[in-house]
Amino acid sequence: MARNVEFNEAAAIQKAMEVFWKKGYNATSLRDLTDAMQINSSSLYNTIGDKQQLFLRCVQHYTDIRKQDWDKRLSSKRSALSVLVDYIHEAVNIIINGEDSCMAVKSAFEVATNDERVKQILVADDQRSYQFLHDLIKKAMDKGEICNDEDPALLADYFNSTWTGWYESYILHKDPVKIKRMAEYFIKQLTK
Amino acid sequence: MARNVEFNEAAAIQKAMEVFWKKGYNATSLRDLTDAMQINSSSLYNTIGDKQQLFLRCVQHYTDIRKQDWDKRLSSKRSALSVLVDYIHEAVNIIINGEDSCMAVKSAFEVATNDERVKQILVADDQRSYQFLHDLIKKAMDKGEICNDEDPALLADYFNSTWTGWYESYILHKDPVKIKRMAEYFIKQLTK
DNA sequence: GATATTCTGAAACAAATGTTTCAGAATTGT
DNA sequence: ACAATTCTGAAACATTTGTTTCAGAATATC
Repeated sequence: MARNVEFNEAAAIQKAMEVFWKKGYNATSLRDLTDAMQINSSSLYNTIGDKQQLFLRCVQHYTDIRKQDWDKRLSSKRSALSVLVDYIHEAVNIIINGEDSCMAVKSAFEVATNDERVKQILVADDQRSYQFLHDLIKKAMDKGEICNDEDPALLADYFNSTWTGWYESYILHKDPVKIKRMAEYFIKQLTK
Repeated sequence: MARNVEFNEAAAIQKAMEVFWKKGYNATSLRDLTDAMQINSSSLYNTIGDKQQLFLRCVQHYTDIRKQDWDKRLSSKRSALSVLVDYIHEAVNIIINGEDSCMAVKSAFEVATNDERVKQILVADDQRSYQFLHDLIKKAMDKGEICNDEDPALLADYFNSTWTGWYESYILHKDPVKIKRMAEYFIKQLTK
């Protein structure tokens, strides 16, 4: 009976996510967003909602992408240890070559304390990240690829929280070698 | 020949720091600040400057306090290892009992990427933190309190970046046991 | 093609933002 | 007490903020 939405919502969310990711929630204005999304604010409010709802969608989108990556890696036929080591190396590359820090980390510090719904999305994301590491560590232990004298749950927790500090270090020092050396030590701890 | 400044600048900076610390830079308005500082914006602009300059002073103040703490601990007569272990335990307590995350960490992610002067203050702070850890680790190694088969510079870098992830973890999960277990593992790695 | 419905664009909205103004109060050294 | 100078308070400033309005363009169904 009526007209359809003209703009591509998925593409618009992607664009908005990029802006939020780069500038953070509070430093991003609605003009910044509508400019990047190439839609009018009336369209935004008619479909997605206000700034907060848009941000939720963007954080959700960001964590969805990560989930896909973890799922893909977990379904690999290769050894758990090599999947883990590859993942660590790629995480380092993202830190070193990425334009911005992890959006989940930035959002945790900037908005999660004040916005329960953002926090919930990030908690779910963090649990998936934890589960990913835990699965691989457990599998590698069971197959004797790594030493199993440590609780895999503890190791997963510990390693899961480690990346965050590497992002901070790279913001401050922009020193790729520093990150790489920490990653090597990290892997050495695992494998020894 | 003329009137003196009426308000206590140090106390005002302290108050402003608390607001910035809690809300972050962008979410803090000048009204928030002048309310907390109990001064008029004209006085603020006459003495300290604009919002950015005030923030710089606050971050500087925050890192000054940390420096004092490190200096005090370094001058302790006790063994390097026990100073280090105590410090870790107290860091955990601050994470668990503190009202907010570390202001240096929050600021690194929110503003350091866009404000070079803030970044410089945080870099200096990070270097002091690194030096503190490095000194203790080196001393503990030299006295045979901990195993010395690892480069103290690497360990200091690695441990220095570790706290940040604990803050994020605590924001998301509010789980004191999780942090404590990671800290114990951390200490165990050091001492073994 | 008519019609009913929905979307879009531009403008307008009030409120909040960071900052400035300035008259008058306050305090210093003389 | 004087005079010169500086600080303070309240109000005003122009922008920018997030959000809403609404007339008209667009389209899916009949």
